[in-house]
Order: sequence, then C-alpha cells, then structure tokens
Amino acid sequence: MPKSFHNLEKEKQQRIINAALQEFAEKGYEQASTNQIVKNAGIGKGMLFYYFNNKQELYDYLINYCFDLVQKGYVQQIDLSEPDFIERFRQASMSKLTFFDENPYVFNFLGVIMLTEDELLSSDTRNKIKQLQQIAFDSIYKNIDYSLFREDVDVQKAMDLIKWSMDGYREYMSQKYKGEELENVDMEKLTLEFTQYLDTLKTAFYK
Amino acid sequence: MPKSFHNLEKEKQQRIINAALQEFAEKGYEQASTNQIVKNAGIGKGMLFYYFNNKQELYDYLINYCFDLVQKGYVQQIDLSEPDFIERFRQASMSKLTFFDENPYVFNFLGVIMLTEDELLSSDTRNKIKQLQQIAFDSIYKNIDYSLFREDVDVQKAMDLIKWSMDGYREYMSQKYKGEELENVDMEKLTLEFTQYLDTLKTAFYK
DNA sequence: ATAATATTGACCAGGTCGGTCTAATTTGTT
DNA sequence: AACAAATTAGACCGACCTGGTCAATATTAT
Repeated sequence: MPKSFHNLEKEKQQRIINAALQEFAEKGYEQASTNQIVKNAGIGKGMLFYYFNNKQELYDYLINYCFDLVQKGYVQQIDLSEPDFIERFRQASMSKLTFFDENPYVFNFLGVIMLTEDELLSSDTRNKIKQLQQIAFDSIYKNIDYSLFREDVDVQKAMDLIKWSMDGYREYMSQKYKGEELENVDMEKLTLEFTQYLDTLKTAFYK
Repeated sequence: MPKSFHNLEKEKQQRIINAALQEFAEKGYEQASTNQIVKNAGIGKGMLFYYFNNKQELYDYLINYCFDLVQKGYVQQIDLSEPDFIERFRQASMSKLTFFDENPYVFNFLGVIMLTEDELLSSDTRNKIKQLQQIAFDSIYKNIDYSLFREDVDVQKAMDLIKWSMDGYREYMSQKYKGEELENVDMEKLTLEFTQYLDTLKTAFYK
C-alpha cells in the first residue's frame, strides 16, 4: 500500500522502519506510540500518516517486511547440503549472528508477534508464521546424516540437546556483547571459542 | 513500610501482589498502570494507595518480596551436598519448576528488573541482584566432583553445555505446558522424559 | 451507640493517544 | 522566473488514561 514510502531514500526508510520495529517490539501493538516512532525516526508526525494511513497499516507492513527479510536473509542462507548436524547448525548460527547485527530489531519484533495471542493476528499472518517455522525446521533437520552419532544415545534427544546448547551459547554471547558493534568484537577469538564448544559437542555425541 | 498491608488476609495480599507483579512484568515500571492493578486485584483504587503511599513504594516492596522469595523458596533449596553436577542441576530444575508453578509471576518480574538499566535501580537493589547471582552461582558450581567427567573434554565447557541444554529443556517444557496447572500435567511422564535427557547427557559427558 | 478502621469510586489536573490539517518548503516542469 | 505538484513539520483535536486524592460509606471493635 505505501506507494510514496518506497520512493524515499533507503536511509530514511530504514530509520523509520527501525524506529517502528523497536517501538513495537518493546511495547507491543497497543502500547506502542506513534509519537515515539516519529521522534526516534527524526521525522514529522504528519509524514508517518502520509506514508502509512494509520498505525495498523504500518504494523502490517512491518510484519511482511520482517518475514521477507528473515526468509531471504537468514533461513534461505542455511546450507542444506551439509549433512553434519553440528556443522549445519554452526553455519546457521553464524548466519543468524550476522543477520542480527545487520537487522537488530527484526528478531525481537518477530518474537513479539509469535507470542501474540492467535486471535489478534490476521489469518494471513498466522499462515506466514506456520510457513516460516516449517521452512526453518526443514532447513535444520532435513538430510542429516544420522550415522555420525554414537550408537548408545537416542539421536533425536542428542539433537535436541545440541540445539539447546547452541541456542544457549548464542544467547550468552549476544548478552555478553550486547550494544557493541559486531565489527568491534574480536571475531577470531569468538569463532575459536565457538569451535571449541562445537568440538566438545562432537566428542560427546559423535562416534 | 506498608503496615496495614501485612494485616490483610493472606489471600487478598496475594491477589494484590500477583496483580502488581503481572502488570509490572508485562509493561515495566513506567507503563504499568495502577488502575489495571486494582482492577485485576479486585480492590478499589483507594486501597492500593492506602497500603502503599505511591507507585514507587509498591514497586520497591515487590522487589524485596521477590528477592526474598526466590532466595528462600528456590536458591536455598538447592542441595549443595550433591557432588554430581547433572544430578544437582536436575534437583535445581525441579525446584525451579515447582517454584514457578506456585509463584508464576515472580521470575518474570525479576527478569524485567535484571534487564533494567543500572542507573534506574537503587544501589540497594543492585546489591541484592549481585548477591543473589553470587549465591545462585555458588549453589550450582560449588563442591562439584569433576572426576565424573570424561577426560577428553574441557570440564568447564562441558558444564556450560549441560547448563544451556537443561535451561533450553526447561524453556521448551514451560512453553509447551504454559497456562496449564502443574497438577494437570502428567508428572510421571515428564519426569521420565527429563531423566532420559539427563541420561543422554551423562552418557555423552561422563566417563 | 460510638469510635475507629477499612473501603470505595468519582474526581482532579496533567499528560499521551492516534490522527488531521494548514501552512510552509522543496522539487519538478516549463 | 513562474507556476504546479509533491513533500514536510508540527500545532492541534477530542478521547482517553495517568498517578493520586478525598469525601462518603460500610464494617468492625468496644
């Protein structure tokens, strides 16, 4: 719907999108303030309602924007040809990290959407959620070579544990370095540490 | 400070506390509405300001209440004499589950406190946080028998991975059964599943 | 019956809400 | 340079919500 919005300079577009994502992510739809959004975006109040006719239209736009971005910028980047579960997960985690650095508010915003009661979401949005979850699931679990796992553990349980471990590690990392730009972080050291954890997991769960 | 408040019937006290915890946890201090709190607690507006002189006093009361409760009802329940890391963590997780069931809003409320910018917290509160974190840390890591771990993995890394795994499992469980009373959940089955995960961890990380 | 305590909700001034609109500025076209 | 069209800011609107007060009422204890 927002014709005029797409003709803006990318930088201004991005400022508005980010301000809105942040506000909606922090406060939810009802409590989010359009006044706060225009202030953080550095535009006049009128402009927001010039680009988007009302609050709901802005919200819907953001939903589509985020789903698209996550799909193309993260989920589709996962390498389905890697049969080693841990390696595939490593690659996915790194993609997620980069994506998060480039789009800091997208995951938080989508997280809030996912927690919204079903009745408050349009059926279209509900479909988008299901679809994305399915694709993300497949991207992680399809074509995995189970023979790598040691035979005295339940493979499904092992995969759950590995998944929880790596999510925990990512959480821990983003907590530790929150606020800092990814460029200022010693990626070499971080990657090494990550690899060490992965090696530990391989030692523990693989043959 | 709230003299009159402590003379209330426990049930009414609890209603007010829960309503306030929920509101503050959901919206944060500024956005939380005292009107919403009295509505959910089922009391008149005047009473809230009769028990607590103002919003801030209520908030401070809740902070102390929660730290106390978590300390006594959860952290102190952890069995320091159990030298097996996984077993100690199992027991801690079960305590946490029970505590969460009995005090559903406490952890969420404290979680919000922990994420609050330092400048907005009183130094007293900051101290309480540090203190509790230290005790919780000790309760999990003190007097652990490291000799149980296999020798070809870094013990510290293994413990991190186990911790993230179990936090992930707990998260997954509470997501799955959220809303449902703990009594209505098949605890037998749940405990069994939990044990299976723990056994998998032992197979993977222990000698 | 009287005094003390507990409780309510209408009410206050101050502020924020989503959204509108006018007036000004910038840009494009000739 | 002149005019038209598109873009922009922010003052402004009524509706609503805010934390907090207080006079009136109900309940309890003596």
